[in-house]
Amino acid sequence: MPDQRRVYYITTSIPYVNARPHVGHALEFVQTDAYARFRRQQGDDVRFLSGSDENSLTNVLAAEAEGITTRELVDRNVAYFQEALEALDCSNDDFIRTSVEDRHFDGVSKIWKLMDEAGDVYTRQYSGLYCVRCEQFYTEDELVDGLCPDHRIPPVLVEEENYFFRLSKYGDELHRLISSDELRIVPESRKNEVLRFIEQGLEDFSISRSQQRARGWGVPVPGDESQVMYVWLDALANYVTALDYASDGELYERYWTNADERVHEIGKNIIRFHAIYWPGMLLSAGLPLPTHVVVHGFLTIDGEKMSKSLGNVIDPSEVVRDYGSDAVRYYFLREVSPHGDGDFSIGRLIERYNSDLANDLGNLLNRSVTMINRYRDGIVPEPGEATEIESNLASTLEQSTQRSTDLFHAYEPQQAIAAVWEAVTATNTYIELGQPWVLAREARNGDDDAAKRLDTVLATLAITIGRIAQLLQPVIPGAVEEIARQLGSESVDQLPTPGQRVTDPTPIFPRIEIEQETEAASS
RNA sequence: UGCGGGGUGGAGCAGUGGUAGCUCGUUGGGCUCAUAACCCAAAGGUCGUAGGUUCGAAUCCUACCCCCGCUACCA
Repeated sequence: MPDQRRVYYITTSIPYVNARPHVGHALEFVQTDAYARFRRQQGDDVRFLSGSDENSLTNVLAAEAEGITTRELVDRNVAYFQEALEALDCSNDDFIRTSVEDRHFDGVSKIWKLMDEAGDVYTRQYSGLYCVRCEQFYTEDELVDGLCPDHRIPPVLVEEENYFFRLSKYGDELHRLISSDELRIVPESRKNEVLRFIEQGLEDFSISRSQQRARGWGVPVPGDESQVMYVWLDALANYVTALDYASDGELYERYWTNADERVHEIGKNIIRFHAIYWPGMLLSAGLPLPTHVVVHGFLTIDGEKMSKSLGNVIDPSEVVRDYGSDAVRYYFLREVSPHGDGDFSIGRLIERYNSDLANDLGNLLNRSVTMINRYRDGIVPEPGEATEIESNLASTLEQSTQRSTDLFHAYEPQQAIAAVWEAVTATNTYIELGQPWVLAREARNGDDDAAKRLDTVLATLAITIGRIAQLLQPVIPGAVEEIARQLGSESVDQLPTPGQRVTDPTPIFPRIEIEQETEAASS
């Protein structure tokens, strides 16, 4: 790793806020936050952005369905997303709202103009089969007997002059950038998927709608009041408009133009937009591309697809209220595969919490603090000479640190945490081998060597747990501060030192007793 | 239709050519500092099906079956 401070910019995708957030959003928030926290801890200059996609026609329709204005709907729902970020202890530096901020409107217009100046924007007649009830276009084969699959009415042929973006021009360049990893797509399988897609040939796509069809909701096309921009065009641009791109501000300079890494964390459904459309737009506008697109999968709930009709949509804020943000964060990062699909289940969350956080880590802290209190009046002793068991523990910890650091850099939090857990287990084993309770007994009977050994064991425990807490800071930022506090440290950044006083032991992750397990749920 | 992902002990997963691993659960033992927690050990899988390549395949090839996502111009 280089000595100089690396500049690291990372974003979540911006969800459209037609409804409340669900656990899928929470997964992305937590993953992104963990990467941001990890980089900060590594000493990087980090900026972490989240936001909301408010100009989507989906929002307009959702508002109509509720009988309120789009503005009312969006304002209300955005608050839920911001609450979720907060509840999950996310450390985003900024949150951009695409329907209300001048910096966004101005920035998007600026990009549009650059694309236009590059000769990549042109008008063309767009026609499609449009269901007036759904307010949506359908392709021939999506129709059922030539009728709208939802409303069973014949679609009308709508023709409209729209602006198009000459994406086709950039296929070769995009292919080169992605295959060479200049634009790195994580994981590899997603990269292959994108390359395969590009190889089929890219088509230009429409980047505007008539004002009428958009109900006047959206970002106006510069110089043509009759059109608003296609929502994806404006949504994608949030990643730079939030950095004051419109005014070529300092943030833009620092975190986009000159950043070492520009990372978008996204769900698998929007790869095409982030790996092709967005880079294509940037190429056209002559702006730097993202360096990484990191793709996560989708969550099911208890093995079933999330859906409103099934009524299994879970509000992440509620789960946090019931189990705490650290438990939820731990579940997402440890249980869910970071790039594949995963499942969310309260039962699994409780199992993970009990076995890993309560039994392994929480109990390790608790037994250690108890012994320091009982045998050394709560003062972390001065360690004596290390024996084989100390050096074995130290080397395990060293390996865990190295591996978890490498794995976090590689966007593999699940494996990174597993690596840390090797140290947790090794520390529990160390207690068995060191047998401090035996040493305490012998020391009480006047054995000075045993007393010295006991000092070493207890001091080693305090320091090792302090270091484990540091490794877990990106994952469970709240709990590690409590661990540090019980060890008598100011914060997790300060490792325990001899002479400091630990607190009374308090279970940091009380076990959750399963009261009513609904076995009947699986059929 | 095309593309991609997946099918591994009871559950959830890792593993891309050389004696099949991890976590949970189960069983037995140890310990008593601790949140009925911790430590050690054992049982448990012919790695979707059928062929093939190879000295040797979960891992490569072929066909097939099942599950999932995408198939872009309005999320």
